Amino acid sequence: MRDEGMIQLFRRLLRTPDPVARDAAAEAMRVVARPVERQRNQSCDALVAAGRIGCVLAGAVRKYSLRSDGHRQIVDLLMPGDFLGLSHRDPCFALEAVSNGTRIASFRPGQVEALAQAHTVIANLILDRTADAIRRLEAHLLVQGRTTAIEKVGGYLVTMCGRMADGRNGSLLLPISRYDIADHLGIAVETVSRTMTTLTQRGMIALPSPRHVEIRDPVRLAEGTSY
Amino acid sequence: MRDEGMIQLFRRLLRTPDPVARDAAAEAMRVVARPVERQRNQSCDALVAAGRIGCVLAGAVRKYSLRSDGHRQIVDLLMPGDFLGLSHRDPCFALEAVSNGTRIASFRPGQVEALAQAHTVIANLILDRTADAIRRLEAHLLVQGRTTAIEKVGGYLVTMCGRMADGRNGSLLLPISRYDIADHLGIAVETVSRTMTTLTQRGMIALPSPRHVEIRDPVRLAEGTSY
DNA sequence: CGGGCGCTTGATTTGAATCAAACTGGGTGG
DNA sequence: CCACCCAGTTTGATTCAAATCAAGCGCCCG
Repeated sequence: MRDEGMIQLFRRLLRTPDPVARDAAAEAMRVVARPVERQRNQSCDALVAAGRIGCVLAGAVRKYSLRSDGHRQIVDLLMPGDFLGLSHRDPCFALEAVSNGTRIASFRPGQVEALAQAHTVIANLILDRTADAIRRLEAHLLVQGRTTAIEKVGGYLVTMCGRMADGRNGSLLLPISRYDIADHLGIAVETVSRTMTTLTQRGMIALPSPRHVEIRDPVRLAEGTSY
Repeated sequence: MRDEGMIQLFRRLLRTPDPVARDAAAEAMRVVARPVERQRNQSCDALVAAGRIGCVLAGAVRKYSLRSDGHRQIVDLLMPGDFLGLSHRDPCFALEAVSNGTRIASFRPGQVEALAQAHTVIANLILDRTADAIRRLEAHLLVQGRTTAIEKVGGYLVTMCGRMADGRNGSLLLPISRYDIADHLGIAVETVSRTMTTLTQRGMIALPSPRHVEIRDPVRLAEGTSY
């Protein structure tokens, strides 16, 4: 069952006009991938420290750094399909599962390189996913670079909406807490909470429950996020 | 003369224990690379729009986005050795030479891929440079995520110092204006200027001239940038 | 039932944006 | 050659928004 989910994800990620090559590559990845599971707030550092490469299958993983003053700065949020360990030359970031049941397909050191050697589609996959990480970070810089909290949180919600599978219709269940959002945007938790309230009052979003966000006015919400 | 600089840069970027393979790869790159030059504020968009890939040889290139409100957000600063066009699937960013005499080695579409096919070192180079871009963006997020302007500007100067060739001894000539720094950090120009003054008064830096920065106290300066 | 965590709201303070203006140096044209 | 201009930089005064400090609420879990 679980492996089924894995191979379907791999098939979706492998972009090629040739479905036969794609399925063969997906199968090759599945065979060598070791699925691991992490619970809420559990570290994934060991995996990367061992030189392994991982692909998030379910749940989410946060990549962050702790400062001397105790503040936590989240630099990236890895969701299903995102890879971890591709850019880790220096081990300055910590990785942690965001929610229970976070599942990761783990590859031994060198294994991904070997797969890339054997399958052109997989080599392209790696390039795709790193380019995607760059786009994600750039988009986040655009959001974080805004001046007001309204713009930051608004832009963030729109981005999350685009990344979540269930977000297509403008309704999404946030996988992360207010604290995570605050640490990702570099603002205070209270500000995040207040801003969400303001956005609700202005009719730009609706909040059936704290984690359940409905995007009412994506245009005004994304204003300033225009890239 | 100029081509000499190019091949030396390529040799430096190509990391391999085998100097023969390295030099052969560098030569292969030089042969197909078309050197182009851009003047201050001149666009480099056309290059990337044509599907070409570029490698900055001299000067610097800023990657930015213009918002609806007219604000400019710089997301990255490309310096010698950095590539442009590697992550451009969607054309949402503009590229511009920062200074006169900015030189770029330009490769035709598909050419880099062909080189990577022929030389393993070049394939690794591409992976290296994209991973480097990720680290750069993550490091910048860490700086921009700080709360106070002192921490942001301080961290920024330390980062720039590390990236500039002349910065090793703690003295550097900023390639960019206060406006650029402001738009890169998402703060106001006046704040950047004021902060530089404050840092000088506190003895953390010295400013022989507006662009000439001497790092006096890198530890305190980088405080909070600790990753 | 208690405790803790996540979320929200309120009051106060601080720091950065904004508005305004002066200064510098390099470059241009009279 | 000098006057002027302009972009970049700096400083000052004011305003406004977010950090901080403080506290209450709802909820899940032990």
